[in-house]
Amino acid sequence: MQRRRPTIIDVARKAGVSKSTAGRALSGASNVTDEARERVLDAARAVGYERNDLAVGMRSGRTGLLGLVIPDITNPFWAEVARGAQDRAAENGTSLLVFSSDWDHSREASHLRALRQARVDGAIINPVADNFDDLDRFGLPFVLIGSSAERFPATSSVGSDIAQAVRLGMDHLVSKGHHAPALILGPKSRIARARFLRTFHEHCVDRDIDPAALPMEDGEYTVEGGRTAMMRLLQRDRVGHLAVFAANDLMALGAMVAVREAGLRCPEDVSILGFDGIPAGAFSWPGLTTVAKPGREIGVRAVDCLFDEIAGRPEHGRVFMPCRLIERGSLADLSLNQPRRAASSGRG
Amino acid sequence: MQRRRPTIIDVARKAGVSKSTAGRALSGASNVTDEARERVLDAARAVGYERNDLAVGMRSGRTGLLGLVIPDITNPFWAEVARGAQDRAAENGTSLLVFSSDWDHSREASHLRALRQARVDGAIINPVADNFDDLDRFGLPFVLIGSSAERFPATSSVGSDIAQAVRLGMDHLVSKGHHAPALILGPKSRIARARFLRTFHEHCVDRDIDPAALPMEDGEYTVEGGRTAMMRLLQRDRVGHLAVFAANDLMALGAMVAVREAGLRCPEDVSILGFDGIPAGAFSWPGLTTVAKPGREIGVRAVDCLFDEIAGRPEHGRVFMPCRLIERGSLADLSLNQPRRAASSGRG
DNA sequence: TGAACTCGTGGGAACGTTACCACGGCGATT
DNA sequence: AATCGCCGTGGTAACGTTCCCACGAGTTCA
Repeated sequence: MQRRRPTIIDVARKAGVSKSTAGRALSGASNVTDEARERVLDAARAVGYERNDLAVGMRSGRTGLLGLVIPDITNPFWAEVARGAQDRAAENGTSLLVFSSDWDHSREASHLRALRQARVDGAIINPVADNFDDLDRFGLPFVLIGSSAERFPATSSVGSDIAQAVRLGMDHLVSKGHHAPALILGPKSRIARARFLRTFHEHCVDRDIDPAALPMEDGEYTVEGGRTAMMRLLQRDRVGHLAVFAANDLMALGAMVAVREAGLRCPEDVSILGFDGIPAGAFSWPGLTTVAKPGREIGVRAVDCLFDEIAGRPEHGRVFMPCRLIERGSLADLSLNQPRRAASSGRG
Repeated sequence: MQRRRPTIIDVARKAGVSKSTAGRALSGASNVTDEARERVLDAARAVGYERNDLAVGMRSGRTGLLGLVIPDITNPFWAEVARGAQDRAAENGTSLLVFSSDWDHSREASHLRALRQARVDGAIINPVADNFDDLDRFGLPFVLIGSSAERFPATSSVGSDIAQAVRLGMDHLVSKGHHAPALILGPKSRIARARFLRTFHEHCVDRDIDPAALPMEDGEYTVEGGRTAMMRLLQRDRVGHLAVFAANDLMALGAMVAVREAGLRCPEDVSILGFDGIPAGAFSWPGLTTVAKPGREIGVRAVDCLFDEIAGRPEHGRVFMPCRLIERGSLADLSLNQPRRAASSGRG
């Protein structure tokens, strides 16, 4: 029942031209008579012709396929990125092969292999770790996304402006009277962690805060990771109000759960600042104050950069997208209750 | 600099066999000597051979590509589905082309065309509307996901068991003393809406409730849609406690926002029951009580069904996955405060 | 007026793989 | 001992497109 799909040869025959001419007409090349082009287009419509991307890719080397390798499509931030990339790719007639690496090295490697075998035109990658061997051997054009840019200065990358983001967060914390925030960070193996931490330290120094004295806990970049990290934080000795800067919103929300479970209240007893700007932060109670990355826009720009990279155009280099602070209710305003300098006397 | 990628011919030459034998060895066919196979595999490793999926697809008709068309990868429920599908596909050495239709007809059509041109082996589709012309003409194996199964009895489909889900929700509402819940539904054009509504009516009849008397509002399947629907609901006359069954969690969370904005409290003044089971529901305050669909599992099963469909195996038919109730804090327990029958005297 | 050049067209090769067929060698059957 | 069938192998065609080259007609320039 399933009839053979019409090929360019069927179109050419129907239009009464050679397949070369048909091909030129269909691909929009210039050197074709208007009359011939019209005949070919009509014929194509009549027989229901649809180009075979495989054959095109085979012959021309361009598949119209892009790869996207992110940690987890289930993480709302990465879903935003994927959506942006998807839409921009679609505008240019290309499709996206989406993979989740789960921050797993071997999984990432196998995804990259799959992309190579599919002969994608290029890929957008958030690399798992600082070991770039796999990327070096990738052999296709690619653009990095996320905080890994600096480790790979030779390729272009798109990420959020971490320095600016941390400054936003710190300014906000300080303006609310939190001069010695604790940190909840991702696992030690992640590049993003080092990036965040270093920037944080720089900002501490600028403000005469000793970063070594600040409490700090690790966890997976998940709700559960944030919850357990916060539990450990709460078990430490502390004086007065505790403020926490979490490296990602899911962890921040997990921290909020831990606070509630400990019988404490946010923001009365504990203040929490997140990082990502995922929608869920708007529904927590209190609403999560956070530094929002422009996820969707990062995806869009990454695709643009990738097209440049593929075309061999002078590379965009590293693009850092500005973040913005979304103020909701998870930070207490200590500056109202206390004399201006008092807050810095307590440990946290 | 970029050396030509090694082909099967390079491997054959290096192994000292014909490309036919090399091909058989690499594709794991049986009729090859162990010795020859080993030589070929060694040679392949030595030259760094990686199969060209395009050429395979071209010749064999199998591309190892599957399509996934969902409304929005940014919706956490659909992200779960995508993740499940992705993982299952990867287990079988196939990759996923992911598209978001935004419930837009023309966008869906163009995605389907892209899938055809990419010569995917098959697709998993959550169709936009009840007009199946595009699907009829799709021309490739596909599996439906979501509530659209019944309109397309001839193809296999995977969805949640709406009947069971609505029963779970209704039982829970009634057990808490809410005998006349209001509804927040999706747009009239969506199939899912009709499906939900009809099942709901059946359950009302079973419980001697007149569904026509229940308040009902529409909105997009988004936070904002739920928020405005709830605002309209709150503007209506009502007596006593208001209970709302929302057709999706995002709408339920939006409704919760509207309640707060109206100066009311959930669950003290308004009870809200959601539907989907997205993670964000765990962080709202109060936590969202909801009927959770097995999103990930739906994705997994859809891929399994699709493989069956592609292989022409006796089709699975329609698979309905059971849902489960997640009780958090968004429903008031009226059964404690009031005489058993009193609740049904009020309108809502 | 003849050479050079442009333009639209057509024919064939090429991309890398698998499907198909034919062949030779070997063991089993008649 | 001749035949049949099986197994491993190699050669060739085919998938559908684009690229490259050659050709003829028309145009321009010396």
